Amino acid sequence: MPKRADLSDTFCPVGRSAELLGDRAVLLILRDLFFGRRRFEAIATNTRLGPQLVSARLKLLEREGVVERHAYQQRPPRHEYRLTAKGKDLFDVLYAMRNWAERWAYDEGETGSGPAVRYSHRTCGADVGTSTVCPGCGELLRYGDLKGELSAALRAEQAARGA
Amino acid sequence: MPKRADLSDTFCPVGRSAELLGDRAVLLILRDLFFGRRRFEAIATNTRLGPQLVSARLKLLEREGVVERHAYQQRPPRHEYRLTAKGKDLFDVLYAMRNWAERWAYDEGETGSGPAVRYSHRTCGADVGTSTVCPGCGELLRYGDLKGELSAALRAEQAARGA
DNA sequence: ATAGTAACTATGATAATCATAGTGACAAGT
DNA sequence: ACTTGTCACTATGATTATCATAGTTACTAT
Repeated sequence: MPKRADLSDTFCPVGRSAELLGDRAVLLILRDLFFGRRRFEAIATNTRLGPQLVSARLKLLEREGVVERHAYQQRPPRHEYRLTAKGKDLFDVLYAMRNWAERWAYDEGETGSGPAVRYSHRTCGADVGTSTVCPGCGELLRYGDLKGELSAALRAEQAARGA
Repeated sequence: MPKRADLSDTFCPVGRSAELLGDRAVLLILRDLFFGRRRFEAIATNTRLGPQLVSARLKLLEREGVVERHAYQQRPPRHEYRLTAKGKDLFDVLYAMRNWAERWAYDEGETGSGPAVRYSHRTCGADVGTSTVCPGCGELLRYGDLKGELSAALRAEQAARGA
């Protein structure tokens, strides 16, 4: 980013969030982390972001307490990135972004018949559509409650990236 | 932005949202629009973004169908910007960002005793805290349901910017 | 010895942002 | 009539982030 205004000291909560989330790379990395991609290369490949951007943003996310580095082997040293509680609590934001896009960002029939990613509620099995609350059981949807099924179009796209 | 990867054709819904929302200026402008600031100068002053950035982003938001320009007088020509239905539907995203920041982005006692912005549910009067669903009546919170009360610290900050 | 994998760092071209100043159209005050 | 003020921008130049590509380090596997 260019020499940008610092928002971390504003008292506006949206401003504070925007300081971290108002960045494409951060959002894409968070998305991948929520989808279970924990390794540097997997994230870099799927997001197409370039290693130095991924590196810089993971450092930032670590500094902000949103992700943690965990070594998963010693020799050679390898580690993975995991969402912390503060990171997992961003679920609502990412899920709201997903819902909005499913409602507004696709042309008619672009992803076949259904949504780009179909989510069902683990506890009751209902298709959640683009709701915040489960249409089947009325429960508020939270991190871990959903099982996603990618559309054929999205699966093909990820495969083409080697992800 | 620098020559950045285009995400508008990805099939991932978070990617599509990130194309628009992964930008600090866009988020700040949307926040101001949700708060009822509709005029160019008011937005530029409050966000401190600089007129060419505000101009560029409002054009983008208009192109994306998120805001509409309305003339509010003819001579001299003056207009204001309003959220469309597609724009208002971003409420969940901004509100989730607000909730996350209220929970994680402030130091102890930084805003006095309460949150940076206290919201209460118009229909039942309950303080909604940082919930998605009203803790008083159990209703899902939507655009227009909330009445916000800025903390003294945030009011002072906005006044200092001349907003 | 060579190839492969994971997690990066380095480099240079390109492009977006910031701060500052300026423009055009008009309204109000002196 | 002239200056000042407001609103909604546009223009300019310096700064800085991003992108693509290549290279590095430290191992493992064949």
